[in-house]
Amino acid sequence: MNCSFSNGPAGLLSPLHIERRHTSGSDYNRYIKEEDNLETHLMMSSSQQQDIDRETPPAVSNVELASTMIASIIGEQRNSSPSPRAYQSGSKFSSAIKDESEGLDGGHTNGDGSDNPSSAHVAPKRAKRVYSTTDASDPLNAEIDNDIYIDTRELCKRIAYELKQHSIPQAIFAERILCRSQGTLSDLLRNPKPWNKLKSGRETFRRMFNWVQQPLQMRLGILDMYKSGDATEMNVLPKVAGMSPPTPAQNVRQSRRSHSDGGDQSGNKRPRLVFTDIQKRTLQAIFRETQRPSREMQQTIAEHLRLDLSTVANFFMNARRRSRSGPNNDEPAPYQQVRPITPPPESPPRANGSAPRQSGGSSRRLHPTSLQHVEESVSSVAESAIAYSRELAAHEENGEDYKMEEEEGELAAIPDDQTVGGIYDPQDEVQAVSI
DNA sequence: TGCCAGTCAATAAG
DNA sequence: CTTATTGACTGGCA
Repeated sequence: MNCSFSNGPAGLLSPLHIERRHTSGSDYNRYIKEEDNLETHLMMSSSQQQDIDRETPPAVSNVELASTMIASIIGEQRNSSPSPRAYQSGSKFSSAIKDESEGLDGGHTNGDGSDNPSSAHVAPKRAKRVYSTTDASDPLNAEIDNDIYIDTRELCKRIAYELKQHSIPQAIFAERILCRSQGTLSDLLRNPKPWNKLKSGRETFRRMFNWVQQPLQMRLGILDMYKSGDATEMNVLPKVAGMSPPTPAQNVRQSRRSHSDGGDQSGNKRPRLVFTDIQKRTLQAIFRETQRPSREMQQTIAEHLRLDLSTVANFFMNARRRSRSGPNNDEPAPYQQVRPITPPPESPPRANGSAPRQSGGSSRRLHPTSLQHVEESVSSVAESAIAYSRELAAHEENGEDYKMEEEEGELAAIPDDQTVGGIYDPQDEVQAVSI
């Protein structure tokens, strides 16, 4: 009853474990690479674009790229003639696959009706995890309402400390205790989100908190307990300890089996799109100027960079979210009760010997201006970048005109003079494209 | 519908 | 092998 996993023979293994079983073959890590070769044959246009600027001369600065990009965008919009190169026919192929992978998502159709050029890598249908319902009786999920405040940074430091002290791999802790992926844990540990800004994400921190509240023996025991899903071991540990099988995330990707292909789930890994250097730098540069480009601009950007509109949209969405997570200083609301993070029994390795743990429920007060400062400096940098960008763009516009290379399968616009300094050699481009 | 929070999970990096 | 990064997916909400 406490075992919320309904994976039959899988027993207590969390879905993560289960999946790992068939995805982690001996050559698991080489899968993608081999597949790339395959793609080379299947998707010429895509592989082309991937190789195009792999060796982009590092001399091209972000700002230059941005200004170039922006200038071109502006220019085109002005002329109201995007004159986009005809989209590769390959997009048919990719969109077909895409549709297949999203088909069952009831009522959620990719907004961009247009068939944009496909992403460099198209994700084939991917096997999704099957999670059961959450375990409401899990003590780890209990308590902690709005009146409680948890210093997530402190909590994460503590967790990180514990993991190190006991040589507990993130993956193990993440999967057995939190039922989250290693990557997620890593991210949370490094960039703990402020408690008061958390929504459903609090559950994960809550579990971390409750775990760390357990006595050492219990903590380690719990970890071990989920190791093999051995019910016997389970019984050894008193339920009262407050641990139960990890609660699956409420919004994990749902399995969509029952669709086409015969269960060779193991073969459906998701090839991840990796932006080329130019794509990335251009996007970042543009982001610095406009965190929220209009739909039109996004479309234009997508065209210029040979990316899907959705990819560009995702980039900005992720960029916004991740750039926002920087100065996350929050403090308990006056009505909130601060839950102290118990300090580790032993003395931390090199932990701030002066930092008095708030083990008494004391909460530190942060200067509300700290955030302001950060923002100021950020905007300051952005300002200069933008200014420079504009200046450069303006200058270029007057001096010489831009020559957009998209027609050749190029990604970003490259000012003619780039070839002068010997920095940019069109030959490289030709080479790359011809592959 | 579009944006966002929470994540997954591929794969880079160490 | 372990941790960090990050493009994309899913569900919730306005």
